[in-house]
Amino acid sequence: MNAIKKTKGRQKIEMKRVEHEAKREVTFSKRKKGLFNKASELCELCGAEVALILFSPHLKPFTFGHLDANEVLQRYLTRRDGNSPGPVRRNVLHGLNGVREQYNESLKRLEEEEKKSKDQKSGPSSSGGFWWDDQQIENFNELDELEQYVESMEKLKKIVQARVEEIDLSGNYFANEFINDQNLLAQNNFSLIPHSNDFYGV
Amino acid sequence: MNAIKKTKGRQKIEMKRVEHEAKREVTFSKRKKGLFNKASELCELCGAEVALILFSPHLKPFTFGHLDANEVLQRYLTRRDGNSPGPVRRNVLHGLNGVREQYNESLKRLEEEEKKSKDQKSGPSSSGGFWWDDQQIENFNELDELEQYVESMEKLKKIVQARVEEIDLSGNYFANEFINDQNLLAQNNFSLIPHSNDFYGV
DNA sequence: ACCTATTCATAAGG
DNA sequence: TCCTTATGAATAGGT
Repeated sequence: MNAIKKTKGRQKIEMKRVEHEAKREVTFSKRKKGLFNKASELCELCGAEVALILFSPHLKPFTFGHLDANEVLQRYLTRRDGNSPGPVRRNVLHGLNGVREQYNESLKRLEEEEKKSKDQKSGPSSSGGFWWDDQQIENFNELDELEQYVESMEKLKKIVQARVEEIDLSGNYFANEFINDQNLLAQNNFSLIPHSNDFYGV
Repeated sequence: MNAIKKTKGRQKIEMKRVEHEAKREVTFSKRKKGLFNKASELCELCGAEVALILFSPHLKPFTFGHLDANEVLQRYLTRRDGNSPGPVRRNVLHGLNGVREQYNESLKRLEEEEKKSKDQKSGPSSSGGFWWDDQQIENFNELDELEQYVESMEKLKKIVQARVEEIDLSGNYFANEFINDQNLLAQNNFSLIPHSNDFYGV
């Protein structure tokens, strides 16, 4: 029988910075994929929620997020026992809607830019409750790092607001005050236009 | 030879919510550990940076963070070419210091509470550039969810500020404006007292 | 991007 | 939660 091995298989590596540039890039993308996958599995198996920002060695931000604001809104509207939301809750809704609109608008912009540069490969496909939107990150070289960074913060903020509302639903009486802060925060600090597209979500 | 197998080894599982409660808890903590480990390896191997918030099924927040504000300050002070920071940078420093003090204060408070309830097991130990502080999360049942949540946001904010300053160092001219926003944000929105201790960092 | 051999993560059970 | 074991899954190196 033939004992020739086609590859050496996975090799043990030292846990220190990979010095060779190209190798490091490869490792980064492989492990980024693995990390995001682990995160999504944790969500799915345990009902956990994850917010994750990852900055590549070249400062490119990637985010993984659980719970789209839309879905939280849905929950909010269905779980309430028929009464209209109180004033504070109304504010929360308003705040969330603003973020949502802003997000949709930027998504639209994004799609236009994508069409200009490449043909759509797979679009945001929803399967099993997840939606993925991880293609052609390289197209955004004309956007500067900071803009991408701000954008990832915008997404994280959205996740965070969703989370706050979730806690509010659980009846915690401190929540209202905090939500007001969150609204202020959303209105004053995330007005820059989001742009890039590396976002995973449930 | 004895062919009796002591265990069935790892079994393939379906990727859906684990219904049995205790089992789900076990899966969560195992996989949380795995996820954090993957995140730290990615940092170490590729020089990437990660900010991660994880909410357990019971809404308990866990965070993983890269770059302690202190370290960023260090970098800031050493990388500058001898000149004193400009006015904006001074503001940034001030903002960071505020957060830092707040964090230290809460850490001290935390330690006191820990002493009251349990004997210190391992404390924050620094090995290989990482510090871990993941023990006895269960002690915080008297703190309500929201407070813990706010605290995780506080930590994330710290990471974010560090990131902003990093970008500032790279000479991006948009950075200053954004940093002002960040300061406003830090001053107005994260005044609640952080408390819990499940924080990983580099 | 794909392939394979190997290391690593982890499900089940105690 | 911690330990063990056997197996599933992630991935380093090569193409």
